[in-house]
Amino acid sequence: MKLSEAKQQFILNWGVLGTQWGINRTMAQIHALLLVSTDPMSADDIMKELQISRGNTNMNVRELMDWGIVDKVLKPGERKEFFTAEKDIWIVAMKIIRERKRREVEPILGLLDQLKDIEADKGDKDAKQFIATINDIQRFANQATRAVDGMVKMDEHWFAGTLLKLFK
Amino acid sequence: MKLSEAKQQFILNWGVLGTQWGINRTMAQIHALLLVSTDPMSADDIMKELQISRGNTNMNVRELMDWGIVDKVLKPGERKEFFTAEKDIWIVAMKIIRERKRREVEPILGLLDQLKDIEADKGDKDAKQFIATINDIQRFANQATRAVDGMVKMDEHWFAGTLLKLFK
DNA sequence: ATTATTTTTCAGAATATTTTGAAAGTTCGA
DNA sequence: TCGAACTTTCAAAATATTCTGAAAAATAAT
Repeated sequence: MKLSEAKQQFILNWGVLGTQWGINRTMAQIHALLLVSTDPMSADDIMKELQISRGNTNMNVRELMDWGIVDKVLKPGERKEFFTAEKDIWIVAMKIIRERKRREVEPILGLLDQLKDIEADKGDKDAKQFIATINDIQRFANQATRAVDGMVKMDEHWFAGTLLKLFK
Repeated sequence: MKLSEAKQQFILNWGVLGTQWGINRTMAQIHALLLVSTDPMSADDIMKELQISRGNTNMNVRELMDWGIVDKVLKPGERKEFFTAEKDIWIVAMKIIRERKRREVEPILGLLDQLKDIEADKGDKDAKQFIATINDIQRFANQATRAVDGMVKMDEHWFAGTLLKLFK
């Protein structure tokens, strides 16, 4: 297989994976494209490569920057803006996980607290079960958070390993 | 807040959360409904509660059964089928994670292996970087898998704790 | 200040996903 | 074997999401 073909495949499949996890196809594809590109790319480069419109490119690049996994880069003497992706997959993953937690999980956890405040007799079996379920979800969320924090620590190991490679 | 209102809120918000993670709204809502219901529910019960069609109900209940987080229950003397959700959130979470891995992540990991097989000179910088990126993703996937397996072990702790509560 | 270049916005178009509902299929008791 | 009760299927409709492209806004060079 040729390199260009392999990159193409990677980008396409990364897009599908993104879709399945609630991330829009183009955003995932742009991310994949920048991940496998050695040099920063301009909006025009991205448009051409992925065959998408300027508006679409702009929106999704900005969204990727909001997630902190793509950065704007300026080249001396060039008017255009260029973009580059964070290449360390660990950092990418951690940023995505944390951002999703912040945006999507935390709001619902706040709500759950409110939902436990129910008008019901002490003996009400239904109410008890409901509260127990909510409690379990909250406990689970806490455990998962701790697990992720644990992974962030593993991050340092990884990073150390990556650094080592540079000196080989 | 009243119990019925709290359940309603829970179901609605669980549906939104599902959507954001690539799970369809109705599926998440049915799951939430069964999670907070003490007794098994029939298709008619679900239709009425969530105001959805029979076909929609049927499809999504079956999908939930495929995921292994909803079970069919038969009541003696009743023709209808009833459904009930796995109530232990840990088990639910583990089943979802494993299923998503199996369905969505593993296929792409298989592909990645193929993509590393590139025709290129040994010195080709672009090809090297591409392969390095793929390797990093694979390494990350392995680490994540191990982390999840670690969480499954925590599962036993949790389960022990839940059992304990029963004897209090 | 004017003009050329680039970025951003957003209404409407295109596409993708979900839902409905009625018909076909299944199951089971009489 | 028949028919009532229930479940499944799936084409078409409804809905939701994403994408386009041209106009407006911003930016920088002359």
